[in-house]
Amino acid sequence: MADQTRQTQALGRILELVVVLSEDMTRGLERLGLTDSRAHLLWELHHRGPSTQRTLADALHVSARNITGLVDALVATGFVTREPHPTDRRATLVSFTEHGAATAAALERGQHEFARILFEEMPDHRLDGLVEGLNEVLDRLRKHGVSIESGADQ
Amino acid sequence: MADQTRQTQALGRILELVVVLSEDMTRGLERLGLTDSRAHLLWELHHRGPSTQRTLADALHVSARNITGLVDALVATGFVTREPHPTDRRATLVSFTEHGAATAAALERGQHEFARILFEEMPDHRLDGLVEGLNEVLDRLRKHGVSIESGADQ
DNA sequence: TATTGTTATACTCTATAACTATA
DNA sequence: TATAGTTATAGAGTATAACAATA
Repeated sequence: MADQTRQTQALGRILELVVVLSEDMTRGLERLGLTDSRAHLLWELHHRGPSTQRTLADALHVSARNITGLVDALVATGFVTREPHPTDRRATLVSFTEHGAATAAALERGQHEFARILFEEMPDHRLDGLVEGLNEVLDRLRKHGVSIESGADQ
Repeated sequence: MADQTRQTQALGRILELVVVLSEDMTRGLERLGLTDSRAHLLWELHHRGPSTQRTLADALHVSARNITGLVDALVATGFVTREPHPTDRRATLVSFTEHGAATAAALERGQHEFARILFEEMPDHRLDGLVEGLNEVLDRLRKHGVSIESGADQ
C-alpha cells in the first residue's frame, strides 16, 4: 500500500509535468504566432525538408483535409509557401519562407537552451536516473499498450 | 557538448512521454464515451462534489460559456445532471448520475491500476530517482517560467 | 484505377460580448 | 451594481465524403 502510494505519486508527477510543459509550450509558441499543430507541422518540415502535403499528413497522423487547413494558415501567416511539385502535377511541395526557416531553426535552438536550463544543475547520477526511469516507463507503455482507464470498465 | 546531448535527450524522452501518455489517455477515455475535457470536468466534480458551473469554470480555467457546453454534452450522454441550487436561484448545481459517479470512481481506480502496471517492476531506487528528477524539473519550470522557445526570439 | 489535394459539411473545444434572471 | 448562466458569434483543430486533376 505504501508502494501503491509512491507509484501513484510518481504517475501524478508525470501528469503534472505533462500539463505544465504543454501550457508552457503553447504560451511560447503563441508568442511566435504559432499554434501547437502549426508548430508541429513546421517541426516536421524542418527535419524533412520540402514535403508534399500527403507526406505531412502521414507524418502528423492527421487527414489530408487537416493539412490543407494548417498549410493555408501557415501560408497566410508567412511561414511557408506552396510550390509546384517538379514531377507530379497533382502534388504541391510545402517549403519554408525565410521567416519560417528562421523560426524553425530558432525552435531547435530553443529546445537545446530549454534542456540546458532544465537540467544544468542536475547532478549526473540524477539525470541518468531520470532518463532510465523514463525509458522504462516508455517501454512499458509501448509494449503493453496499457491505458490509464484499464480498471475503468467495471 | 556531450552534456548538451544528454540534456536534450532527457527532454526528448519527456516530450515522448507526454505524447504517448496523452494519446493513451485519449483512447481510453474515448472507450468510456468521454473526451479529455469532459473527463477533466468529471474528475473535478469527483473531488469537489456537486458544484456550480462557476466553480467548475474557475477550477478548469476556462470560460463560463465553455462549461455550459461541456455540461450540456455530459448531460446528453448521461454522466451528470443539472440541479437547482438550494439557496441561489441564479446558479445550477452539477451532480453525478449513477453512471457518472461509477465512471469517475472507475477512473480513480484505473489511475492506481495504471500506476501499478507502469511501476511495479521498477526497483525502488529507480522509482525514487525518477520522482526526484521529475520534482526538480517541475520546480525549475514553475520557478523560472522558462519556455521551450526561450531561445527562439532570435 | 489509384492518388493528391480541394470543397462541402460537421463536431469539439475554446473565446468574447450581449443579455436574462437573480443577488 | 455584480454575478450565474445562456444565447450569439467566431475561430482553431479534427474528421469523413464527394470531387477534380493527374498519375
